[in-house]
Amino acid sequence: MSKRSLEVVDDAVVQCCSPLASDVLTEREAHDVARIFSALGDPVRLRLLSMIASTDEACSCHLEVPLGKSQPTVSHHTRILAEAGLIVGERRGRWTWWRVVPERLEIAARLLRP
Amino acid sequence: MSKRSLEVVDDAVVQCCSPLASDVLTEREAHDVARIFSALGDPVRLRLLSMIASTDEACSCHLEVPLGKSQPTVSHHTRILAEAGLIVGERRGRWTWWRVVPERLEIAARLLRP
DNA sequence: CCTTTAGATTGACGTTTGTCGATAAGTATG
DNA sequence: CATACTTATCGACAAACGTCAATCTAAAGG
Repeated sequence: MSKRSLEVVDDAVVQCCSPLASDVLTEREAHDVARIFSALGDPVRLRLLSMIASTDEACSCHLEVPLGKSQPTVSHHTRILAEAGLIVGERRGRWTWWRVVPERLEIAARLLRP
Repeated sequence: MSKRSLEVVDDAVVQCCSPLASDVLTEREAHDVARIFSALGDPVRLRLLSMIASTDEACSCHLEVPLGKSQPTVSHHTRILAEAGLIVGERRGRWTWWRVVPERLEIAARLLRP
């Protein structure tokens, strides 16, 4: 991968899509949005995301213990959330601080609710 | 399984949950909602769902060709959507008619958007 | 420099997932 | 009943996934 994994990998679906009932999703739209939903489709990642969302900004060091998962596992999940564009990480000193990307959640929400 | 697969298997999360940022999800909440999101986390199922949502009621026979998937595959995906409670199927004559369950989509949407 | 610390990456593992051909189960019609 | 038809289920297989121990990278502080 040419980009750092902390950055958002997928910028393609910036304003996607109309609500589910409005139009049948194209294969490409479905593929892109599915990456958001499948990132949300794991219990550990959902808790991770809600922890980050609840504190505005969270450092990885605060996530490991309450999740009860190993450090590599937490790193793996933050990576997947980041690649789906749902969170971004900023490195400050030794720590990486994560925050959610509301616009990205909104893409998913808009699909589900008219 | 004791129930017919057409019926909704999981009724546990009827009014779940507060938005992501409000509270950290419990393991149980996360587990339950993750099943909804992971059902949404596949491109074929998203297109399937949008086809059903766009026509109010769709029979399986209408889904196979536009999806470009085999009949067992379509059946597999409708089953997963049904088990997540996102669609319900009613057998009328030879055909099964599927329709979406908006309340179920709303559970997911409410988590993503305040 | 060297040590310490936070986090990413690698490699391995068992499990789950998506897919389809073949087959079974349920329903209408002759 | 026999046949045709629609959908569900089974079995198999490759690919993807979640997990962690071990290792590597990058930054801070002596």
